[in-house]
Amino acid sequence: MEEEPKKREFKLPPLPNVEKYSVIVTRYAPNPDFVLHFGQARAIYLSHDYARMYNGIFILRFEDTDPRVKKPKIEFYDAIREDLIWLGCKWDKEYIQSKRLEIYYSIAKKLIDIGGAYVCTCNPDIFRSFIHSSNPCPCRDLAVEYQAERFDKMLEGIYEEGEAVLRVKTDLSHPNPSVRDWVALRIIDTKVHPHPIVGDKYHVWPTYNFAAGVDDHLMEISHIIRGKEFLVSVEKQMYMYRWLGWDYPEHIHYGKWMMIGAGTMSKSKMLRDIQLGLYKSWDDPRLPTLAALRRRGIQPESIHRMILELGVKLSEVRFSWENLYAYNRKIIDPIARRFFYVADPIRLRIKSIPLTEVTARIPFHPNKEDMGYREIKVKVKDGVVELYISKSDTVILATGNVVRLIGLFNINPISVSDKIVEAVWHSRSYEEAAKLRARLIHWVPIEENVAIRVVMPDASESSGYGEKLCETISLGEVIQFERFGFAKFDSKLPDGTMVFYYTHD
RNA sequence: GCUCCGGUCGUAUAGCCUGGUAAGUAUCCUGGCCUUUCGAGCCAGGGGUCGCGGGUUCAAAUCCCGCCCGGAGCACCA
Repeated sequence: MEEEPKKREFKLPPLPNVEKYSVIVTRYAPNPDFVLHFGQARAIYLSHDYARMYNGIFILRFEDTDPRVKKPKIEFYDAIREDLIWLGCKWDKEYIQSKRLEIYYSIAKKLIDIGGAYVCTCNPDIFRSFIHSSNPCPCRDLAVEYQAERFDKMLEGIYEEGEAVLRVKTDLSHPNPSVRDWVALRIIDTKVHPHPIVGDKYHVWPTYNFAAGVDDHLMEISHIIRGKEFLVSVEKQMYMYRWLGWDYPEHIHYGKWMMIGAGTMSKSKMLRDIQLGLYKSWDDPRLPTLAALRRRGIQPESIHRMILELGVKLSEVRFSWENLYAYNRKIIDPIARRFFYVADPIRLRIKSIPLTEVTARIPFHPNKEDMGYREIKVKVKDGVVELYISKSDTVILATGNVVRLIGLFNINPISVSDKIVEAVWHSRSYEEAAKLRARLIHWVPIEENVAIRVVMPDASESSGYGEKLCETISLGEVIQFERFGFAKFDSKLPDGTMVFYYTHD
């Protein structure tokens, strides 16, 4: 048997300059101010996969150095770890920046001593006017000893928030003003804004560029893979690296994911909307967080494939749910068991049935016989059977054409009202239905069933009854409710109602 | 103030660096198939003068120049 090499294998392109490093080390460095979202999976998978591809090391580093504006929360450290594990990306080492402040201080002192940094006490507006005209602010040229002294004063708490920062000396004529003498450390009043891990122990905090720059060197990161919003960071950090005589790691930047239509990939916006009560929590099905995707039954492998196929490019990509669904469907369709779920149920009464009992035998999967069959018994009383069907299917009955109840028998609709649909027996066999090109609808016995609720992607809820065998669905299992869609068993309410999260069609 | 990216079937994208086989994929639409999902699956078909103008070349979506439109990002956030 020959396999046509038709299906493309999505292998990662080789990393640049691997021969320069004895070990390939990558890192994923999130701020634990929120849970991970889909867009971040890109850096995670790429960093992780490359580390594995080269038998290297994958580091998880929490960048929690802003207790004020992007304040970390203790619950998100674990939530992020959980997300990473779910994605299948195990890390070899873990660091937390808030526990490394002394390290940053010592590097800062070194930088001051060699004349690469200075304490600036200018008010930001004054500083900006200097820097915009490429002129040094008065602080820049103070003696090194005096700088060191001023830095000690920063650490001692002599300065208040906003009164002093440590700046890295760069080229004052750099075309990008934001690069000129950027801020390495600043003061944050942790009495007012305590840090979730170290509380108010420190009030001098490194900025992203300083902390990440220092750590990438100290942790011997060989390849940095991150979003292109950090492109300018390379230029900034390069000045610090030059002062210290360090070599900057290889760096790869990719474009970010944009949401199509409504919704956002922005952590701060999501957080804000949750606080506003627009969303229940960070795993609200409307959000593109990994927690939400997980809850909905999206498989991590779907996300993985999508990312690998998109590769690494500087261009932005628009995130489409449809696209993700397509990948996910490919993975879950072959393994998801099928069940009947009648949403928004309405009674269907069929008369003149020439049988005393009917049993429907329906496969758990239409194309996989080895997954077995399920049997649903239906009682006939005096030639009458009552079932539940979905209200949305009454439009099919309303045409008056013969309809087949899947696996059961064929009926002739008589009347349709808001409360009940009346019909009479037509015939038994599927062949008969096929001959008549009858529409097929699903159903659930009226005596034996399970109450079910399904949380939809827009957070609305569908409710109705499922066939009795839904009770065999295990927690977390992704199944397909026929003619409804894929769903994941989420939880059980005290009254026995099974709650599902809708995955997709 | 500065920087980066994009404009390819209705939609989202690959291809562009290393010009040349029918511009690939997913979704979408249409039709068919399936001892039974016209809401899944499978198969077939439909659909693009590759933003505009010029240039280089035997040959350009691919290289060069100009133009138009759109998107993203940096500043004591990460």
